[in-house]
Amino acid sequence: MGAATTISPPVHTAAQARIIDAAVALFTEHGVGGTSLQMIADAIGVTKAAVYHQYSTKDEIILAVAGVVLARLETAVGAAERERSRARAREALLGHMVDLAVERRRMAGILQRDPVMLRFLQEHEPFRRVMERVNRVLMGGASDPRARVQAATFPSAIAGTVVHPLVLDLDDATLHAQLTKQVRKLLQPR
Amino acid sequence: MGAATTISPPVHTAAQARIIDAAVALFTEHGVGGTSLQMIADAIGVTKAAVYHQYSTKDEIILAVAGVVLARLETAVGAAERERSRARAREALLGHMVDLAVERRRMAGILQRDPVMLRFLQEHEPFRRVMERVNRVLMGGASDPRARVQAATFPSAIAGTVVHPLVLDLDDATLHAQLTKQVRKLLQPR
DNA sequence: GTCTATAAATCGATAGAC
DNA sequence: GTCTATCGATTTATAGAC
Repeated sequence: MGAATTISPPVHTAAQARIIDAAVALFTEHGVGGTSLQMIADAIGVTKAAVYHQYSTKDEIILAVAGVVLARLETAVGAAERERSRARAREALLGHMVDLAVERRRMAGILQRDPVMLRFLQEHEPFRRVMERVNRVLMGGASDPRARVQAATFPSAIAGTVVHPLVLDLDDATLHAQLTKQVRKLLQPR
Repeated sequence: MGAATTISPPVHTAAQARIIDAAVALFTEHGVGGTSLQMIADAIGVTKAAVYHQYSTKDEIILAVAGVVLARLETAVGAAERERSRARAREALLGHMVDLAVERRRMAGILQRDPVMLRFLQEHEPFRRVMERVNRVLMGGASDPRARVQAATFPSAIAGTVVHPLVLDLDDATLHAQLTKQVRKLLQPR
């Protein structure tokens, strides 16, 4: 009943999973716009035609990469919306976002920072709807400049930090603990 | 005496300024890796060859775009380093970074988030040195995980926020005031 | 699922006229 | 400073064999 996943379900064959893994690594290094299907094929060790057999356009690959994280984000925002108060909802969502970003650092960096990916997601309705729900929860019921800037700061800080050179050699547990502390500071009334 | 600018000075002809402006807009929309010289030429209304007459490679255009902001960032970090204490130095630098990011939102977004630009700057020694100085000031004399994550959070939050869809229609003064408040929260000991 | 081969367009970059 | 014209390499994408 209800709450069906509107984001492409992360169900992949072995060949598709290899393509997605290679794409994430290349997107991180060269950006989505600077990554060709030839580069992906070379990274896996197959030809372009083999890649096209799995995903018939480059957009489908971008979609598949985004779907991995965004399906989980949709679940997280759904759970947050069911919390008893707006304050609890925001805290719960931020906790899930930190979990997700630390666990999949490179993907989080791509989804929140790559210009091509951002543009792609903005034009894709299911993704846009999820982001609107995320923003609504993060704004905590308000929509004034203060709430907007605050809501914008959370994902920016989270996604930017997990891929920052200064935290590259930190293990997940340490990064998670310290990042959580920083995000909590942003939650304070002043 | 000393403190000569090591970053390309922002001295441009009118033709060069047009190219840089068009490049910034296109880099924001399609990413550095997804922007071709043809696109830049079309945006200005000239041919590719005319663009090549100003900048003989695409890398020089990227460098010119980066130089505009980074020359000012170098000045800012130099001034911060002359403050009386590490705490004051950090506050001063963050103030300048917020100024710069709000004033040139799109450029800040590109410099801190575009994968190709980040990679390009990392391989460019003068820029890398400036970023090392910035990181040193932001870490405030420490180098433990707590200081690293904190230092990584500042630029991530600033650059990500100024280009976030939620703050697009906020005027500079409002954004500056609210962003300053958020950044101050991150500075708190807990 | 993977291959070879190819098409049509675009890429960064250069030469030379005006 | 801008143009036309062009180079060779690379791009997305398809056809068809195995």
